[in-house]
Amino acid sequence: MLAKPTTLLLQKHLSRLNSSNTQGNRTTKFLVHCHSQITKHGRNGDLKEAESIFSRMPHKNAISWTAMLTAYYENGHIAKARKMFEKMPQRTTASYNAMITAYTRSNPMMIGEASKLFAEMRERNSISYAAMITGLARAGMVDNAEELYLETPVEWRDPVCSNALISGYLKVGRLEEATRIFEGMGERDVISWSSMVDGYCKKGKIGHARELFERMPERNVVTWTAMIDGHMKMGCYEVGFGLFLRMRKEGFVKVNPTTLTVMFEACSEFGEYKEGIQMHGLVSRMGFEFDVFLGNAIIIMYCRFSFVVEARKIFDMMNRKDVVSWNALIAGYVQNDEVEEGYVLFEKTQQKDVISWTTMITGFSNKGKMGKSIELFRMMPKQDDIAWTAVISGFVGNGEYEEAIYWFIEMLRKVVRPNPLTLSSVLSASAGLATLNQGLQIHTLVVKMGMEFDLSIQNSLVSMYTKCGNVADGHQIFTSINSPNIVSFNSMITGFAQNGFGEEALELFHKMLNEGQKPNEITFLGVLSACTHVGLLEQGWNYFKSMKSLYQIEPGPHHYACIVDLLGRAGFLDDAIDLIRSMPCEPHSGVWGALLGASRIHLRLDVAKLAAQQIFKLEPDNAAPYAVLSFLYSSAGRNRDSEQVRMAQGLKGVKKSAGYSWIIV
DNA sequence: CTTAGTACTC
Repeated sequence: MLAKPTTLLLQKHLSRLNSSNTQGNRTTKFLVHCHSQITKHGRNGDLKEAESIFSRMPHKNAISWTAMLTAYYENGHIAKARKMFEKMPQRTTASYNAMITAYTRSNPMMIGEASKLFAEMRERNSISYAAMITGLARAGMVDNAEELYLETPVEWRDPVCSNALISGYLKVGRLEEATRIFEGMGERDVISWSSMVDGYCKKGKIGHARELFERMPERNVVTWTAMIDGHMKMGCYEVGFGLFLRMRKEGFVKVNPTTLTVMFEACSEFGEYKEGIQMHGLVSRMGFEFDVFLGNAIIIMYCRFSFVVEARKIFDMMNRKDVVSWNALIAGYVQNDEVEEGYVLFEKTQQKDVISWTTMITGFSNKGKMGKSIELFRMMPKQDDIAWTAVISGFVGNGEYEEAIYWFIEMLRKVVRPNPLTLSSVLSASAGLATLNQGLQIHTLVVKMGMEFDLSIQNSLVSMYTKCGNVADGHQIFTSINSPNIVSFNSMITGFAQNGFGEEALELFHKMLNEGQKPNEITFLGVLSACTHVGLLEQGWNYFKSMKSLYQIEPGPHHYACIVDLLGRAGFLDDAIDLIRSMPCEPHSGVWGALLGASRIHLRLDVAKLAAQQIFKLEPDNAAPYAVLSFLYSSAGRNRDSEQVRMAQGLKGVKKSAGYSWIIV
């Protein structure tokens, strides 16, 4: 705006007055200088300097004290801020306002203290009301916030407060109330609109969000980012990525670190490594400094695609790291089979939380080092349900079911409340032990705790009952599941197959396919063993072939073991040997064990020798080859050879009971 | 010169 000539005259006049200065005016200038210096140093985080100026001031007024108070709370020193407020010689409306803000910003729970101050104020201005209303809204006391808003003298009502109310209502999930405020607003700014767009996204109402988004007069980077994130979180990856491109092309909006954080998160979730790399290139070109959120998102992305070295580079480049950064990289090492490397970081960092500890506990458990897991568990400052569960499922994962149950009982004795994952783990332990009695007790506990409709628990119950031989109860649980997932189907199919209900297993498999559920490698393990039980050679062979051709699943050694078992039992031993020879993966002892079993049924000494030879190599302590060989020799009337095999076994000290690891489940 | 101000992220 152009200054009017009269205004210019007035300014000249005033500056002449100022230059013919007095002592008092110099003092004022010095005070003003000190106040802005205190504020400046406070904002830079240099409290020492701010304090030094404050203490050296010969004359202080209310503004000096308020400036220092603000410097303290902005740097997280609420107690010192309070001391300032209590010690200051006189309090002004501004100092009250500052202290109210200090309370509400340092901790929403201190809203009570803020209210007390607000109540004792003799005079309030618009800032007092705005501070109090936003404080209440942030603390989740939105109704009180709105009440105060309505009490605010009309000439003070600040449109910013409406936005604070909207965000307050959205924070506690009251979308209707937020909409009511939004609709009632005379003038809405981009923040009002963006808040509503985000609110709809968070409620999963993407359509509504989109409607508002297209309708709003002006969008900025925050609006676009909220929309993109909303779509990503709902799994609409394509649309989200499209919005990102659209934002840059037609939105004329520059991305910010938050946008990129959202994009990296989406890459980890749905994308491919390629896209993550592209995003990383974008970040480098834009020359962003890694803020903590962005850096963490990139670390997580690289770890997700097993590029831990790249993740480490980002980590080392970050100026500021938080506990999420450390945990992300530790988890990256642990999940990519470098537990020791993760442990080095774990020992190095001062920033540890329950997640860091449980990540390490799980990491060592996965390596079979339960001793180390327990050691860490005992060392952690406070063992919560998640930590207990990590230990328990660690034992389950290592097949130490009794230990798992023992630790579960310990957990109950320490009065730590189990979560659904805990119960699911101990049910797996009961399934592993095939101890129905124990499983029943845990089932009772599940019901008592009201967790019987948790899907992972229901799945574990199906496994537990069927592994204990109680197919009927397992099936009953299965039919009670509202929307069974792949694990539910696998548990039931395997349960049927293991108990000799091959036809039921296959029937369920087809039902699963009809429902559009994609099978995985575990499904086929159940299906193939079902075929073995019923002796469906051709069908089993077709399923086996369909794994790769229809479902892009590469059969593993366990699948080969099943199909060798199937072929072998039907008498096609030579075909089975050909198949083993053609395997793309290394046949493990289970595959040879299946062949060995078949050679016993069909009295094929030659095949048994071949299989035994391989098993000797892979599992020298396995007694099964000795038993089968000696049986076949004696069946062929070669009692001397039979005796020799048994003697060889005795010399090597192999125990007879050692050998059922090759029995295919 | 001091005090209020809202939306997106790990």
